[in-house]
Amino acid sequence: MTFNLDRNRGELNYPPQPALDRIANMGVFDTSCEGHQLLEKIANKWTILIIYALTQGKKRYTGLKQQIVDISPKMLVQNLRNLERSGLIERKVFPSVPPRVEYSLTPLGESLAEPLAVLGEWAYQHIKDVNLAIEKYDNNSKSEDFWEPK
Amino acid sequence: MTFNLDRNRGELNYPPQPALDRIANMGVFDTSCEGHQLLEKIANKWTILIIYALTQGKKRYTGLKQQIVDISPKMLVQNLRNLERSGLIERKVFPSVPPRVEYSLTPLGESLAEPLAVLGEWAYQHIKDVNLAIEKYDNNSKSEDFWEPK
DNA sequence: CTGTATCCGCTTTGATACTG
DNA sequence: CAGTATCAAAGCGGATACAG
Repeated sequence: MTFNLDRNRGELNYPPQPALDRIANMGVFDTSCEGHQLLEKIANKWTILIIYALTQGKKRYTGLKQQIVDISPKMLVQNLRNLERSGLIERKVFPSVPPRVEYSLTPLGESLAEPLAVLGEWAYQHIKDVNLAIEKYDNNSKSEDFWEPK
Repeated sequence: MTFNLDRNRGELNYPPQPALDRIANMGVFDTSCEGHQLLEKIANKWTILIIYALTQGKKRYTGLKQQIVDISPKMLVQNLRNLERSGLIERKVFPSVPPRVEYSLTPLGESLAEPLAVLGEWAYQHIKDVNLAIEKYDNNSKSEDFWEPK
């Protein structure tokens, strides 16, 4: 898939989007390409929480499980393995009794922290706007139902 | 959930993460909070593609459907409605025959373009690293299977 | 043209119990 | 402690067919 890049920005007067321009033809926004698939992997719920937790430093399995509330052992391990496989985190096993496993970010994983933070920051800054919009939208639909003329 | 913010960054010598520090206590990384739920909504596959398509300007239903290959009418409408409800896009209906509907980003939607672009850029820049890591990881598991001594 | 409605399979996820 | 195994539940998502 390729995007046609003609921009009919007519009455929409918004500021230029340098980053968007830069990646316009990278294909990251094409579902079928590797870039987008990577994007989907890292943009998931647990990944974000795990990466963030590990930016605080290396952690052990139980530490992560406690910090990330409501994650089941299955999901935790599954995501840890995926992240390890993708080279974003490192898994260090100490053959002791009881066993001890330490997880930490690789440099690659660290490089992802900032972009994720940017996204998180956007979310935090705009929760109210979004909630307001939702409320408005829902009220409108409701009044339509009630006031349908005759 | 609150994160304890002691950082035992010991041997991990990575650069400071200003953005992370800023959002450390915002709670965006807590699954149960509004911020994180918003994050999950916008980080999904189709949302990203739709937002991106609309940064090119307003588009009609069919235009979006053609640009975003392999999206079913169901998913397209579903996501358009969600984005409209959240105040990220605007839906303008022209009561003509045949019907005409134009979708465009709201200012709020536009503000999301840049963060998404940053994430996309990261993905594009690191596909090779990740693929390399995956290959390495998979090879290691394989050789372990074969060479298990006696 | 711009959707809506329905069915249905398949993956994802959750809960829980168990093991080295 | 650090997982694995198993089963069931839920929800996405695709493929139509059709309507205003």
